[in-house]
Amino acid sequence: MAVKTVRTIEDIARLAQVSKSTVSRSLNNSPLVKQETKARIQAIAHEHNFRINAPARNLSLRQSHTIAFVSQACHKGCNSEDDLFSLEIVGGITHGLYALGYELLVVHVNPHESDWAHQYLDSGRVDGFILMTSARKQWHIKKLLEIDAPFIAWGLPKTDINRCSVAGDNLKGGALAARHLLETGRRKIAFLGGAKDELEVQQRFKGFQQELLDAGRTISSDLLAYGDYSHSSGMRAMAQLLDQAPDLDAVFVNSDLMAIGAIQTLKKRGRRVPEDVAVVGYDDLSIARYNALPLTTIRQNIPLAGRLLAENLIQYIQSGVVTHMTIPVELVVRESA
Amino acid sequence: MAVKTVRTIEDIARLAQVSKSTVSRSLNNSPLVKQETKARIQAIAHEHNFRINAPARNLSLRQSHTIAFVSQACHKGCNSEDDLFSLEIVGGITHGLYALGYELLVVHVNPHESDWAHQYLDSGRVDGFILMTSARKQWHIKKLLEIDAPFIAWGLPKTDINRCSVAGDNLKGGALAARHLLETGRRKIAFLGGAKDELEVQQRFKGFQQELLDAGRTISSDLLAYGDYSHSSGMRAMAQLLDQAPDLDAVFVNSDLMAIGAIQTLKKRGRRVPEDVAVVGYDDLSIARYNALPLTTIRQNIPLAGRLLAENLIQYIQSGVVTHMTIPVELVVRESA
DNA sequence: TTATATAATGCAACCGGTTGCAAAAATAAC
DNA sequence: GTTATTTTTGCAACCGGTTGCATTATATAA
Repeated sequence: MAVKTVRTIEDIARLAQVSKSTVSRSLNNSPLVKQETKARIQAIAHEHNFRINAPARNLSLRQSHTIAFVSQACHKGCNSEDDLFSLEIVGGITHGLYALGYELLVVHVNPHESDWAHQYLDSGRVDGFILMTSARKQWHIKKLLEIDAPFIAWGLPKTDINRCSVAGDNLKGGALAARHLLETGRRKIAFLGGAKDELEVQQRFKGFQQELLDAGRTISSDLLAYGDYSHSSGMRAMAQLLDQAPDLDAVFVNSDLMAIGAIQTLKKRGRRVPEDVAVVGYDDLSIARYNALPLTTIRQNIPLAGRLLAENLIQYIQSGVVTHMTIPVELVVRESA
Repeated sequence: MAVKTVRTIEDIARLAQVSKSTVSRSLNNSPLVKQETKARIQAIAHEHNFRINAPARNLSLRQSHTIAFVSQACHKGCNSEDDLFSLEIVGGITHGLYALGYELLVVHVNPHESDWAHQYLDSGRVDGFILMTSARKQWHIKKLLEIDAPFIAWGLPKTDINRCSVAGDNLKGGALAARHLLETGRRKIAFLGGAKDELEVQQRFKGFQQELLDAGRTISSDLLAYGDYSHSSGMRAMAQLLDQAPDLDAVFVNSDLMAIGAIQTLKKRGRRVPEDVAVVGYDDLSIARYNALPLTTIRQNIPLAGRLLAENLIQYIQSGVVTHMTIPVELVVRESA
């Protein structure tokens, strides 16, 4: 009943017999107001179920307390399958932001436009951006740097870029996959990467290679192929590998989706998985677990990644500190290897 | 260079030698301003790359132009797999909203709290809610109605509720599945539903049943089982069905995830799919397509659903019109049936 | 040409917060 | 008891838009 009467800090000021300023300061826990006044006002606010008006606050503070999650998932015919990873990370990000008093806005951008950053920043709609994988990520990063926009990127961008990033431990991921395949007695292990020019992929390869070298193996180029993280590219690249090295008995694939494609190609070519060919995927998306042949894969701690993306970006916005974080990976053994 | 100088409508007013009001009206395309003045001002704004300040606008208009996407995906240990459907729909929603000048905020709520609606509404952060599937949907809907919050729900809520909804054509979905199984010569067709008390599930059953009755078949209760949309519940319910009716030769499952679980149980029990038992899923999530045994399933047009959710909610907010929409479904034949 | 209706524009208040600075109250020092 | 400090509080301006109403410019009518 008395619900609709208390909507602004002015209402509370009236109730508490103090000024607007004092209420504002109390609610923001300013040291300028007397402890006991503060408590009294906070009690009143709480009692009347008061919620501060976000637009007013944002306007006054000249910040939105909102972060944009930049995804282009929808710009290839609204088909989000290639972006399951991004989708799964949203949960972690939301939580991290929420704990810091921030909100998450979903923004789908056209990969060939660069104007969106200005749009959202200049209008005071968001304070910063979280960039996930994207076809033209490097290009977007360049554009964002040009306009000096606060952002954080998933995956290691060029390290000379002075912005935050969070990435999986790709070196370790590659190594874990290789070690597991070695330990299970595989002799001819192939590498099916994502885009060859991506640092992420190169790191995974490096870790993979190192582990094999340490075990006294070498890697011939016919055991290498690359795709673009999509299901179909996994099928294609696997076919290529089989052509180049019909006797391979294991393959480390850079994404679960490609791994599933690869398995389909393997079956089509008469190989049994894992008996003839072992397959290790990457990411541990839900499709890995629910695949008819549950995937052995390298799990990235996606919720953690999301939280760190949130926290580090906010820290950057508030204090300018640039962090590069690497989150741990682990091997999840299921049935494909 | 001259970029930073023009940030407010006042700056533009100065440039155009008019008042703030005229600029505001021009940018909002008000008929009160002379056509040619309007054009001139819009040109100036465009030239200087002007973006209106969202918080200020929202404060002034007392609306946020933002909609909350309510999901609880993250409140059971940050495991989003059960909510792939929600995730896939986000794209469509974002697009629909964007076209109408609205934004999408991601909100994860604790399913046992009801306070969130007030939080977001009273603070002027959002203008309305989009409710996806949720463990306690009916309860949440009740709470939202109590505080008279604008929202739209996915799936048909009780029809006596005076709020918008968008739902799949569950009747038709059930019928399509049944017809396909009949046409492919199946004799003993089981129904593996989601939560038994959900209208959605009941509708699917109704369509399914009708089709079978039309074909002169009857459905015995040993061909019925229910789960909760999760993978494991699919396995469990399938086991139950096999116990009750070992000679069944087809099953219509209410979600792709459950269908995948069901297939695993079938294989474990020595049934071949689709030779011995045909399986039809529901939703056509990406896991259906990429499953090792690609799923025959009932596809809901998810992007369309998203767009309609957006459009109808905004319409409701702006004009109070309550719509109930049903989006078409189609059968996608792959390999499981 | 003057009176009158109509179209364009500007003024100023308001949306609901935050905050620098001055005033008032409480405390400490003399 | 008075003055100097230190705490608390309040005033009023500002954030950047929107909009009712008054005002001015233009068009139409007399």
